[in-house]
Amino acid sequence: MSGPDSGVDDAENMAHLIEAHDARDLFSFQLQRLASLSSRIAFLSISPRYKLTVREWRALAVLDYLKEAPLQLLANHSGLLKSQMSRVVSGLIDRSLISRSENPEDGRSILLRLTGEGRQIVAKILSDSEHRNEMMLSNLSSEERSQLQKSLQAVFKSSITYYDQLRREVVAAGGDLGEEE
Amino acid sequence: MSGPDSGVDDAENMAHLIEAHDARDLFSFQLQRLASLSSRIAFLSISPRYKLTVREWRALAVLDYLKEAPLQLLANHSGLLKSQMSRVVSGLIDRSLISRSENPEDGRSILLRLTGEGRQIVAKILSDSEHRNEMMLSNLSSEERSQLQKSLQAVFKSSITYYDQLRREVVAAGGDLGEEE
DNA sequence: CAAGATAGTTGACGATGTGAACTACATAGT
DNA sequence: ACTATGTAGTTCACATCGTCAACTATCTTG
Repeated sequence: MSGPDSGVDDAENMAHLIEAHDARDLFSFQLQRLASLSSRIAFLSISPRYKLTVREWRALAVLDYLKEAPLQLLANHSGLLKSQMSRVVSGLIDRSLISRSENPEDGRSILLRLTGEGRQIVAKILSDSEHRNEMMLSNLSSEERSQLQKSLQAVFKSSITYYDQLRREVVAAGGDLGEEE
Repeated sequence: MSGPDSGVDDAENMAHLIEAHDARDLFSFQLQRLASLSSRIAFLSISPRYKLTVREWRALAVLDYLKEAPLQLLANHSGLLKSQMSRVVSGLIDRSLISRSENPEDGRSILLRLTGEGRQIVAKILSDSEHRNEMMLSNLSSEERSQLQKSLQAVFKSSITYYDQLRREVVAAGGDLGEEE
């Protein structure tokens, strides 16, 4: 339906037509494509200079604004599972970029912090990152930029809700993935 | 249960300065976080129902709009290496979702197409995907959605340019990644 | 205290990304 | 034509990532 022949890419009065006629029009497709590009860009800028993977950098950056946090919280903010974050963290501790101490309030949990060296590196990479983002966003006006970020946040919020719901459904329906139908 | 905590809201100190940077304000950060969430959502929706990985789904979706294509082209559009695509394709051929024929113009190359069954599945997943996107975007108005997609495309465009430039710089500077100092 | 949640660590395993080696065919230069 | 070089696709090997389950140590609560 709805010929893919004609020009599909004018967001004039197609405001309500987010539906896909082919996958190129899907938000998630575009998102994935851009994210993987952005990730390669980050890798190119960070890895040669600082010997950090993108995941490690993210963990440091998150810890930078959390100041002090248990592993779980750090994982949530970074978008990793706690099992992944556990490994990332132990690598960073080995390199003395973050430190761990016990949580006086809860013996199970640990408190993570940036070391002085860690803070220095974060500051440097953060300013590199601003530049990267500046390059990537160079086609947008400042209103468009702030609207974009606002939208991404909104989408993130509803996506989290949806994810949790989906997860419950899948678990309920199949037991383990790959049952049913 | 309740995997990644749903509340990433902060009771922390909010930065009032637009350039008081912490990583939360970085576009690339928000992008990565959302993309990884979106990817998990796609996996949960697609994998149990159709026994397809996200890559396989992407290959099918791309082939759906290319109609007929050699492996290399399919790989480019999907963002995979030809070696990866080769495996994906052979799995999909085994399951009769795509078919291959020889290219009369070039004996080395093969032409890939969706089979009838493949087309059916693509149609189904595509509509599932619309639903997924609908859920994810549910907090946005129509105008915001179309603005968002427009912006993502613009960002993609300038990012590609920047990526190519960066790549040349890195290659010129270090030879291979991880030199210098 | 026993039963049940939660924080973090580990191990296992499949999915992914990357590139090199190898085959078959294609094409340009002499 | 004949060799050299390039390209399409396949396969192999290896490193990293994503996911979950098992396990420990520690809270929390009846």
